[in-house]
This record gives sequence, structure tokens and C-alpha cells, in this order.
Amino acid sequence: MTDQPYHHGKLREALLARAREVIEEAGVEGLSLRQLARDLGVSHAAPGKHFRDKQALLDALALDGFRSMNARITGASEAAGDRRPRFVGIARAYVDFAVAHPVLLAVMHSTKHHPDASDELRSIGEDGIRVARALIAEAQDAGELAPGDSERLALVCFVSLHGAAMLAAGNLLDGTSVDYLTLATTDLLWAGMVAGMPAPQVASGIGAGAAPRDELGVMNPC
Amino acid sequence: MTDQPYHHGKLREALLARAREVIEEAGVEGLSLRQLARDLGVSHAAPGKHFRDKQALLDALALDGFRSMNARITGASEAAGDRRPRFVGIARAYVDFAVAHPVLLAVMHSTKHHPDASDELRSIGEDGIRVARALIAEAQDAGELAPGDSERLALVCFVSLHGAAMLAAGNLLDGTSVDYLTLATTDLLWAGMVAGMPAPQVASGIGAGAAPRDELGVMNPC
DNA sequence: CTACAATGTTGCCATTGGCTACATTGAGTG
DNA sequence: CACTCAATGTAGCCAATGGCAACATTGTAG
Repeated sequence: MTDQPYHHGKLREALLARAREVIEEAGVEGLSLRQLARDLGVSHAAPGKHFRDKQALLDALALDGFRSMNARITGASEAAGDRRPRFVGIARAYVDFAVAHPVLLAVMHSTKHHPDASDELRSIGEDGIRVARALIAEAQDAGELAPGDSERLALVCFVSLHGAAMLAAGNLLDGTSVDYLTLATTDLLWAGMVAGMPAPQVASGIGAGAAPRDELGVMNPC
Repeated sequence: MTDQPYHHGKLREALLARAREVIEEAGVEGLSLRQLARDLGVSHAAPGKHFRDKQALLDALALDGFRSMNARITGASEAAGDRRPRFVGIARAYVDFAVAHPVLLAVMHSTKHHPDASDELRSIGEDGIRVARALIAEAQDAGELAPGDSERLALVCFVSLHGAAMLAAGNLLDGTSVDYLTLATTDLLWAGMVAGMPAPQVASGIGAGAAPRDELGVMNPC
């Protein structure tokens, strides 16, 4: 056996790297700090020196994930070309990432709205929407899209793509390919933005939600 | 002390009910079969008689959740009124459910794409999209929406609303209200479907994904 | 050289999920 | 009615986990 030096040297990075592997192949449930330590040939309490508890490790993992994902998204948005292909590129970057790292994405989102998530984590998760907003505003100024509240449109686009990413990550799409879904979504969104809102239902307060809103306890028997 | 009878009588239901409570207030991580048993004044192995393991309990919980949610969605789709308000109603039913039961929804989706999810669970999760498809096809026949592949449109709508529900459930929207998001999303989707697809980018294969796909590990299983 | 903080190790504990053997109950069945 | 037996609940055990505290090793700053 290669006699390990007393100090691993890069334990923190090694833990994160290995955790990423384990998570993607065994899910978050399959992640054990002790097993992680064993994998790295280190004592079972060593991880505790770098991460207060399991959640701290997951937080760090999520932060890494957001950094990586945002890099791809901004990269796609800054690519050369017309705006619509760039829009599709952003969507692809997001969805592809979700498909490549489904569990990591789930961790990213679950830790993001954890009660005590770091500010950095909380804000870095919103870079994507900023990128989308910039591109939409640019296309509006160029007359390519109908004028409108770019903030609101970006929110909707982000939300829709988030849904696509989620479903793609969960291989919810039995027959349909991921790229088909991505293109179908961007097509519809872009068409809506080109057309603008002829009858903005959002303006009216409505309020007649008509949602029963009773709790789950008394299940409505179909 | 009320001397408990040896047989609880409704342990299974009681377990599910209590589990729902615990989950919503402490998350899935805070759910322990043994604590559940203690809460119900029953031995620690009693739950094992009704649920093979923890996952089986979560599966049952998810099934209940889908049933309840689908009941609301179909209820909204069958409400009287014009099609667009009904479309919004479906969206509201989904998003409101997500906000009311965020953790349950997460459990629903995580168990749904679990490797060994029951067929019933797998298919019941797709009722929502069927409802949306029916409504869209109806509106197309009535000339209210531009003609097009209703299956594809329903998929996109479902996906987008799914994203809205997810973000709403995770209280991702700092300032924006849930209803604002729902209406903004349905507005854009409806506008896109009214306008139709002038330039269906989905037809062309494109393929120039331009996704670097490096970063974060070397995983490129495509 | 020495004090000290960072890093890693060993030992311990309560809790958990899951398993097996056993107890109680009630519903059939002769 | 007596007997069987499956369903349900109990008690005890086990390995694994996360977290904590005490101790060991190392590199470094004063």
C-alpha cells in the first residue's frame, strides 16, 4: 500500500469530486459521509473538518453546480449569431445541463431554498434569468420582438425552461427527445413574444381564483 | 391513559396522515419511520407491516398526492366558462397545489421517476397533460387557437406550468406573487398558441448545439 | 525553538432502517 | 363450539449513519 501522508492535502476538493460522482449514480440518499471518507482512504471524521455537516457539503456542491451551469448559460448567450438562435442556445445550455446532471440540479434547487442558504447561493441561482432578460430586451430594441415588460417575459421564459429542464432531468419524456422538447418550448415562447399580448389577462385583478383551497385532508373523491 | 387496543385498526391511514404532516413541516429528511411509530403510540416495527420500507410509504404518499392534485386539475378543466379562463384555471389549480404542498410535490416527482415506480404512479402523473391537450384541441377546433400539433403544445404548456409550480413551491419568487407568475405564464403561452408558429424552428435539425460540455467532470454520455 | 492553528484519527453515542422471532387478535371453517 | 391461520402489532437484534469529543500529526508564524 502506498503509505498515505498524514495530511491528504486536497481533501476538500476530493470530497466534492467524489460526492458528485456518488450523487449522480446513487442519488442523494446514497451519499454517506462515512462511505465518502472510506472511498478516499481517510478516517470517518475527516470530512467533518471541511464541512460542518452533510448539508454543508451539499451546499458547496450546489454552489459549484450553479457556477458551472451559469458559465454555460452566459457562454451560450454571448455566442455570435442572431438573437433567436442564441435564445435557443441558452435554453439548450440549461436543459442539457439538467439532463447531464439531474441529481446535482435537484440538489442545487433544494439547497437553494433551504431556510439557511447562503446569500451567495441564493443570488447565484438567479443569474440565468438575468441573462434571458438582457437578450429579450435586446431583441425588443431591435424590433425583433413586440415591446413589453422584459422582466416579466424573462421570468416566464426562465420558468418554462426550468420546467423543461426538470422534466428532462427526470426522464419524464417517454418518447419525446430532449431537444424536441427544448425546441418546442422555445418556439412557443418566441412566438408569444413576437406576437405580444393581444389581450393581457394579467392586467385585470380577477381575484376569482375559484380554487377550493381546502386542505389535502379531505380528498376529493373523483 | 386510554389503553390502546392491541390492533390500531387504521394504522396505515394514520401513518400516511401523520407522514404528510411531518413532511410538510420538517421535509423528507425529517421523516423517520420510528418517530412516526412513536407519534402514533405504536411499536417501531409496526409501520413495516404496512409499508415494506420507507420508499414504499413515500410511494403511497405520492400516489395520494397525484390523486388529489389531478382531481383539482380536472375539476378546473370541467368548470363552466370560456376556454381561456379554464386554461388559466388549470394552471392555477396546479400552481396552487404546488404552493400548498411543496414538499409533497417534490416527493411526488422524485418517486415518480424512481427506477422501480409502480405503473399506476407512473401514469397518474401524466393526467395533467392529457387534460391540457383536450382543452387545447377543443379551442383549436373552435378556431380560438391557431391549428397545430395539440400534443406538442400541451407538452410545452405542461412543462411551463410545471416550472412555474416548481419555482412557486420553492418560494423562488422573492417579490412576484404566485398569481402574477401564473397569469404571466398563461398569457404568454396563450398568445403563442393564438399566433401559431410563423417560423417553426423545430423542423430543422440544426444540431449546432455549440455546447462546450466540459467543466464539471467529464460526463458526456450522449 | 516553541506555540499554535489546521488537519486528520480514534473512540463513542443516539438514532435510524431493516430483519427475525414471537404475541395478540379476529375471521373463517370443520 | 373448538381449531386453524392469516393479519396485525411487539420486542429484540444488527449494521450503518451522523455528529461529537479527545487525541495525534503536521506545517508555520513568532
